[in-house]
Amino acid sequence: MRSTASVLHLDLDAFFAAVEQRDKPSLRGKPVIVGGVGGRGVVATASYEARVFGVRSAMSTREARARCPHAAFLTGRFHAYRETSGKVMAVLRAASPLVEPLSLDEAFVDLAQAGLPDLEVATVAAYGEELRAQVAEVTGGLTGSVGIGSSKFIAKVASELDKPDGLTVVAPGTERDLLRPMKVGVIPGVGPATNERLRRAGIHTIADLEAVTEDEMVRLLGNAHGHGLFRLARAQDDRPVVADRETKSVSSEGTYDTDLTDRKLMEGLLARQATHVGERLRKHGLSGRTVTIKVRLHDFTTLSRSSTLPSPTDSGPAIGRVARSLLADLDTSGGVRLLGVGVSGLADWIQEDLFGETEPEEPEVELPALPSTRRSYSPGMDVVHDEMGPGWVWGSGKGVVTVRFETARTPPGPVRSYSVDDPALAPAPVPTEG
DNA sequence: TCTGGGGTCCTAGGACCC
DNA sequence: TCTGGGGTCCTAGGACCC
Repeated sequence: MRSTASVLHLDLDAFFAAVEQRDKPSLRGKPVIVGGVGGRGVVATASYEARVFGVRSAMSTREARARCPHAAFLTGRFHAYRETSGKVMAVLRAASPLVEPLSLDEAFVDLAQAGLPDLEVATVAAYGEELRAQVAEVTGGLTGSVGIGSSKFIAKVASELDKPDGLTVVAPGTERDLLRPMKVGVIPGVGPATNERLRRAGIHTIADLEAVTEDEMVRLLGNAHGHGLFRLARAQDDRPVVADRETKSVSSEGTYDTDLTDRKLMEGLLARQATHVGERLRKHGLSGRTVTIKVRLHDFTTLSRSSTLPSPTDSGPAIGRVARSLLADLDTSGGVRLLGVGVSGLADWIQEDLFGETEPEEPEVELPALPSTRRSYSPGMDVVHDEMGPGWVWGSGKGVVTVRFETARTPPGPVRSYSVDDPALAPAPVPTEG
């Protein structure tokens, strides 16, 4: 925690709905709800006019419709939100080199890097108001709420205190008095599950939390969370504002209005999502080694399966093949409401740049067969060979094996899929490394 | 017909290595 | 033959955020 109120948090008010009202004057002053409009959609943002009726973010659209039937229900226009967000972030970056966006509508700004004459409360407050005015100007009238304090935590809590369209500075030295009467739920990281655990332990306010020993907190909430909350309860927070945080994963998922039961359809959907993930990886110059699928069953139980490849990929077809082989291990006979694919373990180098070749898009063909000497192959572990020479097994599923003809030390070659009875492909011993 | 989509971080167990 | 600790990587699941 700093000795000055030099961390600023900006939160744009009802951002998606505000952009819609800005761009369509007939929506101004009326309840606007942005989110999924399908049978299983949820509310992303409700305008303040809709919040009067009890509509909240994350509520099902069905319930929102029941509470506020006369609202305008809109699906998101993310291009417009991204563009507007970009203008806001540009204003912030012009104010300080150290800006940490948290999402399209939120960011931290380090005022210690802003070149202000001093960091007195009156000075930072005036600067915050100036930023709010600039945000309104570049966005065509959008409002934002600003909190300023001696840490990220305090700035974030402060931005909630005068919302919408307000500004709060928490004077250094007054943080703990401010926090004590507040509910534990205001602490970022205290969600429904943690709240319930604390409630059962008789802990409701931050003052209650302050009375708990560190050992007890760790016993209650685990190592990381326990130590973290122990400190936050005392307003101890020295997390720096970090610009340019690195992407850790890229994913695509979808919830379907009716549960899926057809495996071929599921495989096709996974392939489409994999293509989308591959496009986004390439757009950002990323590739990753771990492919994960996510499957939510009809009863909302959520499963994930992952496979880590010997070398990173940004190829949609390759991601899709691994995804489909992972799906093969799961029993989906009861119906699937959500399917998703993600890639993590990202490297920021691009295979194509290193090796000068793009993997050719392969047509979907009948799978040739793999010799029947084995029933299963381990991705990343087993090596087989066909006329191309040796190749790593990339994915293996029910009767299907995907082979990429490369090793950790050689450039990527083509990827091929075989069924387990193919005489064209024979298992080979794993070469000794080094 | 309760319960999105994009992420981040943490935990816990097993494999494997020294 | 038995015991053992530490570190890293991988997998699966869960909590949380906007």
